[in-house]
Amino acid sequence: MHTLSRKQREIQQREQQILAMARPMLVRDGYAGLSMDRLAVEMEYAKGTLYNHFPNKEEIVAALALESLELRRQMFEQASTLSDNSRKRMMAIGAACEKYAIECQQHFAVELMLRNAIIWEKASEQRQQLIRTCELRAMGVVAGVVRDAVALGDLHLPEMTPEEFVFGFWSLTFGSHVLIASSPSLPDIGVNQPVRSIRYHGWTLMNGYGWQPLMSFEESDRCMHDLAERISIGVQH
Amino acid sequence: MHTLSRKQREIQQREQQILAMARPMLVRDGYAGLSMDRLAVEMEYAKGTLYNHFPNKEEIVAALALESLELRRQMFEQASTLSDNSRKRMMAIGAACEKYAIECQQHFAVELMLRNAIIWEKASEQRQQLIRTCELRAMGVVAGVVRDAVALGDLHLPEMTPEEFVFGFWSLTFGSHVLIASSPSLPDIGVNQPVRSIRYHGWTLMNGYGWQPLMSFEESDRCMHDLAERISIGVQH
DNA sequence: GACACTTTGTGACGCGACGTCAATAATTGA
DNA sequence: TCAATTATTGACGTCGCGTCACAAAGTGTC
Repeated sequence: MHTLSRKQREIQQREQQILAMARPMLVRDGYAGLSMDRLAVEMEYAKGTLYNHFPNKEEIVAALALESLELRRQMFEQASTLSDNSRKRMMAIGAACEKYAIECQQHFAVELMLRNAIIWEKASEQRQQLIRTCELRAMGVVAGVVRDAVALGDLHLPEMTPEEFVFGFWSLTFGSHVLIASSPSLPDIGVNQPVRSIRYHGWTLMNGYGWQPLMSFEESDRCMHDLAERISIGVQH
Repeated sequence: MHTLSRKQREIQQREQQILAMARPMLVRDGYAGLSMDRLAVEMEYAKGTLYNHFPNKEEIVAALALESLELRRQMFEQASTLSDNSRKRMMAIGAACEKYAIECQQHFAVELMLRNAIIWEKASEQRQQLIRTCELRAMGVVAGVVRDAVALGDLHLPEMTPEEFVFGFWSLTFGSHVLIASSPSLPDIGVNQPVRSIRYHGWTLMNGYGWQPLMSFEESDRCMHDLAERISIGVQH
């Protein structure tokens, strides 16, 4: 009984160890560069043992992506509590997106891999469900901020669900950071300050919807900066 | 001399034939599913012959992506000529983005592959240059519309280059279509009409910048629809 | 402590994919 | 016609994924 639980704990821990070992390989060498053989060698276990924990390589990547997604969700949740002002709450989430994409580049990159059909489809149904749930919760946090803003009268939604409203900001920040991360040289095409320009677009978009309280871009920018500093990057358990 | 040129023409043609054969495989089976062995078999040439034309698999993918990018650029150029009204010219480009991402899904998907570091880095310097040039030209078309709008007094740019201004709209449409294409079920998260909602966000963003002439969303939506119909999907030579 | 039984670990193997290269065939020019 | 150049071929080396028959370790009972 005692040894049994020790053995079982050992096995459970190993799952985390595998992921901890795989993450840097995945980040450094990309999806194709993550090799089950090398991973097994570095873990000092046989390949078969890895396959006792994960049915295939994609499942490992999906597990890592879920961890990253969890981190982002955490950051969103924290960000949503940093102000009473509804508009600033939304800005805080924007700041979280920025911080995640820039300071947690690796996590952003790993999360992005899930959007590859091959990886998504080979992941287990169960893991897919966990991921969907996590994404749903992240969306819930942001949509909640929007709902609160509407309830407070700070924002009037046109014929659109709060989620569709959020979708616009999501596309804006997501799209920009994908472009930033994958366009070797935006400056060469004339985009010198991509991050600042996206802040400006976000600010303008909020103005376009008349989200109260209005504020100058300078104030908004300063505010984003302060909010970003107050968002902590959660620790993986 | 006569036979020489015939042989040479045959070889040049073959490059196109390879690409024409590779595209459906790439679209159907994804990057990993495109196999040089199978491609060689289907072409009824030996694998070595393929490698006389393309130094590696990535170069084939990059060549296909360049074709797709060219198509998009063409569509942008045509779109930019469909109206005299500066705001509608920008809307036409938005319509082109929509049409490209939805009706030319395969092209959009192939173009997206270029954003994978592994593919980009293994492509030849020369092909990279062609791609960069094409992207630059596409950006030039859109930035040109913005510059014209400013010159006409329809739009006042804040402290931002036209390219940075475009970058916002680019992020919005690009991001949304990546999300649409790769999120199995946006409706499950409450996003029921993603395309329409992005049109609305785009409209709001333009309003936020005070882009003249202002118009109701209904009119704008109708206009986008009409413009989209007038954009033709270019033919690959 | 011995013994049957279950769980866990192992790595050689099959398969398929990429890219190479020495040998072969075709083409060219004189 | 024939040598020289160019194009084509496909077997081969290497690597990676995932499997599976076998070995080892752990577990519970007498």
